[in-house]
Amino acid sequence: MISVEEQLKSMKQQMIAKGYKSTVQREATMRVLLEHERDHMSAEDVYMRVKERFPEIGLATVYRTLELLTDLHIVEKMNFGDGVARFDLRSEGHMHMHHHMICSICGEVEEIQDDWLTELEQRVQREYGFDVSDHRLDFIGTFSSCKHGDCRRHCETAS
Amino acid sequence: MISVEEQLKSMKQQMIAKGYKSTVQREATMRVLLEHERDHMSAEDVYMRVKERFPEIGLATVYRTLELLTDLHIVEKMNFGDGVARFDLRSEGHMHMHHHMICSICGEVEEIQDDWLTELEQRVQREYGFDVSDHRLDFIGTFSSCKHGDCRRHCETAS
DNA sequence: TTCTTTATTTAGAATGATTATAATTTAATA
DNA sequence: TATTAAATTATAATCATTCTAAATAAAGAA
Repeated sequence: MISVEEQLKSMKQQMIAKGYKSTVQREATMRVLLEHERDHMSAEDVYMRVKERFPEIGLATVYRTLELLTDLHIVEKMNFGDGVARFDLRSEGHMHMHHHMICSICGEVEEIQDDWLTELEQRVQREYGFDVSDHRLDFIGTFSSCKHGDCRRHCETAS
Repeated sequence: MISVEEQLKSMKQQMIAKGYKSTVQREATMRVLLEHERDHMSAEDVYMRVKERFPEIGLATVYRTLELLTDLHIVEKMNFGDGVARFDLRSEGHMHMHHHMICSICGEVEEIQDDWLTELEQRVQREYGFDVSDHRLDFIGTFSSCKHGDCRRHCETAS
């Protein structure tokens, strides 16, 4: 487990290495991402959290930073069909190696921290000559707890 | 293979059965969808095609019709992360049984007309108590033809 | 067929997410 | 420290989508 400071340092190095500058706004944004590793935050969510510590930051800057971090493959940009892009840090090693379960009842997004697709990716390569660099696998359905009214675990944020 | 007229009739019946009305605008929209079964059209695309034959139709109507057809499970609403929702008819029987290959070079979306996920869906059920009703599987990568400069097959619409 | 009710359509305004712009500020480096 | 290019800010613009109010049309009743 690498400390927040070390991860931050590594991210900054990646930026500098590619010719981008390290700024306080970018650092503040990265800090928020590090503290919410698997929260699937929207740009607006990130913006509000960064603003708590750095109130003068602009929304556009957060958008630009998230875009940059996405280009650098430091964050992963996702969208679950609700019209908002969501962002998460890619933990080292597991670039895109996880899937999502999206609950139709409460909207909760839970992760499957695993990569179940290596075999299928080979099949795509074999059968279609398509060279896979990334994938997205989302399951839509319901948690049994939600279906049985006992939604506490997954539905705390339901509207 | 069912004829366009028969499919149209069946869709109208489904509408009526659920208490919705059958209108010329809805029919025109469904016709366009039937003629572009696997084109992954955006609402705007559909609108422009419908407008050719029914110039007085409004964009909002097309949106509303697509939403209605999605609710009725007649069309499938997808999004590939480019900020536009895309729509296709669900062919009978194959509700959600296909996957996508999205080319990073030309942006072309090609389908895998198969369902490779039944086994994984069982696993999600078993390991997470999550009851899957639908899924989405997209592979991002490159077609070998595109990679070798010979992009004719997949890249005709590239920008 | 005509009437009545209610859903639907239209046109345009409104919204919400995201991106672009122009002026100002800041980081990196000479 | 001075220079230069990149980044930030604030705001306007854009794009996809949804809402609104008034007008119209479909389905069923009389």
